[in-house]
Amino acid sequence: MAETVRVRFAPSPTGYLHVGGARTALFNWLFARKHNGTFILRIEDTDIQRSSEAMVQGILEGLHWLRLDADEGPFFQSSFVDEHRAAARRLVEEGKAYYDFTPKEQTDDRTIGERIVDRARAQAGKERNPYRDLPLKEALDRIEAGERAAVRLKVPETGVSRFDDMVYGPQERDYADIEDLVLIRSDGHPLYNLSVVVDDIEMGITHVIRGQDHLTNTHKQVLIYRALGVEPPKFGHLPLIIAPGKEKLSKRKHGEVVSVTTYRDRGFLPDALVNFLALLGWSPGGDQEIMSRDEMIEKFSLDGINKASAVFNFHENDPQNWTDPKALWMNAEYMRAMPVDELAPLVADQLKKHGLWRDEYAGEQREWLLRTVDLLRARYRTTVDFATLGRPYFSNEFEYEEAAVKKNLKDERLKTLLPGLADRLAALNEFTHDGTEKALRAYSEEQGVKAGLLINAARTALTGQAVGPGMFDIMVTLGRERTVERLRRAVDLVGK
RNA sequence: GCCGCUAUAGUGUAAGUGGUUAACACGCUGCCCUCUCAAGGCAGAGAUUACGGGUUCGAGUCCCGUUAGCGGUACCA
Repeated sequence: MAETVRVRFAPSPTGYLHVGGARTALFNWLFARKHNGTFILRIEDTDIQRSSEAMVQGILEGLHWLRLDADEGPFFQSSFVDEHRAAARRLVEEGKAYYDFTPKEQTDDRTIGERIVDRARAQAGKERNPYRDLPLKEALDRIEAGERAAVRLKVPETGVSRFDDMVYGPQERDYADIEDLVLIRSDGHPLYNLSVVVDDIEMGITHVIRGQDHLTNTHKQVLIYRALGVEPPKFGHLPLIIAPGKEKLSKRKHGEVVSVTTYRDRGFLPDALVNFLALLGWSPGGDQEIMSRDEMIEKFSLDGINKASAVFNFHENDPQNWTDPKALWMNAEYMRAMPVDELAPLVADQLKKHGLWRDEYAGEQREWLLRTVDLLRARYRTTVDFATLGRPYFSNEFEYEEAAVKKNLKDERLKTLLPGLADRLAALNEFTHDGTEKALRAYSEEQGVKAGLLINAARTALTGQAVGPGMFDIMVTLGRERTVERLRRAVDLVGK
């Protein structure tokens, strides 16, 4: 029997859950489901200053909303620091790591990036660290005497590091290009590369699937595995998600639009977002793009992962396409395809949020709600649209769009036509789609005007808009009373 | 600076081991439907497969170079 697959998603709570993280989580989740494995969540909270409880909650909520809950965890890396230190101590004792007594570099006003470059330049062609070969006894004495030291890994001076990435293929890196990395800070704080490796070993992780930003550093981690006498897991790196123009995604600049909670709050369906994210960097091969979770699991394979980074094509200054148009399209597609009685509760949430909810919608008017949602959904893209664009259907207080009024209520004859139509409808026996249509067409013929004039005028009179469902569907949806009332009320707007 | 990764229409992706006019989806344009807008149906525009060399009878697919973007290079994660 093959070894059980164990994968993990290991975000650091220094920010909310963003689309990149969500996609990494998704691919891990899919891989676990595909191989009947276990999906583990580990919060990498070792950077205490930058981590926060609120961020942890945010990540948990985001994952839960996407229905990517972990099988095990959440575990917190900070609770394993003793293990991390113990591993480092062992490496020192075995001569695979050493104490570095070089005083910690002082921070200055340069940016981190500048400091890295300057340091790298200065370091070029230099010998390895002078403390590398300090006898252990001597080092221990100095520690004993109260001197502070960081622990560094001894990286071979010559040769090459290799590993086979499940996505990017064979990877090589000269040991000469890898400096002796710090495992434990001089204040005793374990650093990222050590912590992940120790935790992944501890948790029995078999496949590490993460962002490509870790690709070159993986060589360092492989070194740590080997030093610890453990065979490294398989690695698979995912292409990064970048901003339009192949710009890098910046938390500060693109914060809102890459945050998962934004999609929740703006009326996305979790399944639609997941489906969209799955296709960002992965393809099952065929032409099918809309996939259920089960289909996704069935088709998922690391072989189908693309190597080039994917542009997340949002448009910051275009309210119509505030996020990737394909994501919006996909969400609309999901809204149309799903059973109405599953969509309705989500619409209900939005109505409540916008103060448009009425308890009858859950009771005697439940059928009405379902029909109305069904009527509107073909032209909306998010559930929020029901409460904004759909407001006239749920409330008597709504705006008349200026352009719509200009276009459809311009004709002065409407001043008499609208009340006339209202009278006819008020007197109608059966206030049905066909009944209202017949009445309207008969009335327009009598008055010698085109039916279109009345129909379009009525649409704007009834909804304040120039676009929307078929006119007689709107009338039936609003009901006789509201229809008649709004038709009469609209007289004031004619010619405005 | 050094190291690495990547490069197919505006965007996301297809195109088994190199083999006819580079495919699909979104977006865009037009038409049909029609009381409007969507949805749906149909049609179309849009790619000398980043650029330059090479290997080959033949390259988007292999090799080299250039360029660009991104990543890493930290006592961050």
